[in-house]
Amino acid sequence: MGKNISTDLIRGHTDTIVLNVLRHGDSYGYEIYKKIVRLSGNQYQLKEATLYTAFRRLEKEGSVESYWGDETQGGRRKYYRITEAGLRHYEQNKADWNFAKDILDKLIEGGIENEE
Amino acid sequence: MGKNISTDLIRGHTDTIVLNVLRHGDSYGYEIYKKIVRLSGNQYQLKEATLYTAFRRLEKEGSVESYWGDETQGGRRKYYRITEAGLRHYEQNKADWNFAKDILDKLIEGGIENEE
DNA sequence: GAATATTACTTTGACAGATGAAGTAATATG
DNA sequence: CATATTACTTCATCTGTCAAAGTAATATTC
Repeated sequence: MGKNISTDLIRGHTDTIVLNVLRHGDSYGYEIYKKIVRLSGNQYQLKEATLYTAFRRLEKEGSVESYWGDETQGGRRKYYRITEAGLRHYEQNKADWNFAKDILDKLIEGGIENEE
Repeated sequence: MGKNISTDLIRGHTDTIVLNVLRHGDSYGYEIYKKIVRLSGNQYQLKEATLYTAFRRLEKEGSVESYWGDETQGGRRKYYRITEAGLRHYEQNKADWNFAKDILDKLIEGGIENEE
């Protein structure tokens, strides 16, 4: 499993990560969970409760819509679909991440030059 | 000021950011605060309460030590010095950040290939 | 010299996201 | 029949951030 990522380094990215999965097509909780584990190369294990918290949040803000699958056999599945608004949020969050990444690089590794 | 970084994108990095400043020499709260604002190119404004919370945390875990400056005039200043343990923590946190950054890039921008 | 701004440090309470834990329920496997 | 796996949900707790308020000194401006 390798080392795991600390909670705080992931915090705030869950919604974006879920939206990124849904960009590629409708999916349901358990499948999304597994896709994310796989996407991370098994380095990050999203917790179930975290995922469902994210669904609530995303649905409330209108980024995703849900509908029950019509499985005749097997457990019922609640599918999620990304909305137009969700796509816009995703793009915005991605841009924010790239922006923040640069600043964090400066803050974490950058030296301090005295400018006076 | 440009756009500002969301709290959650910074969360968990404050300690590392403070340690990075102290790597370059002892300093005190207000000065550290200003150095961080400058380091970010004025893109990120660390909040005072957040900084002092970080000091408590860092001192408790032995990453920094503090001592009062001997200013004869001007307000009293509490200086912070990074310890050996603090340096090790810094290096570890920096490595964690670079590790997490790669994974987050995959999770946020990566596509999903079906491997079956 | 009075008012205001700036430097400097501290505490308290509230908030939000992540998560452990527990629960429900169906199907699949051995 | 017992166990594992799939699948979804809720609740309580923890932690880092931060707004707000407070204390107190010096510097600046009117």
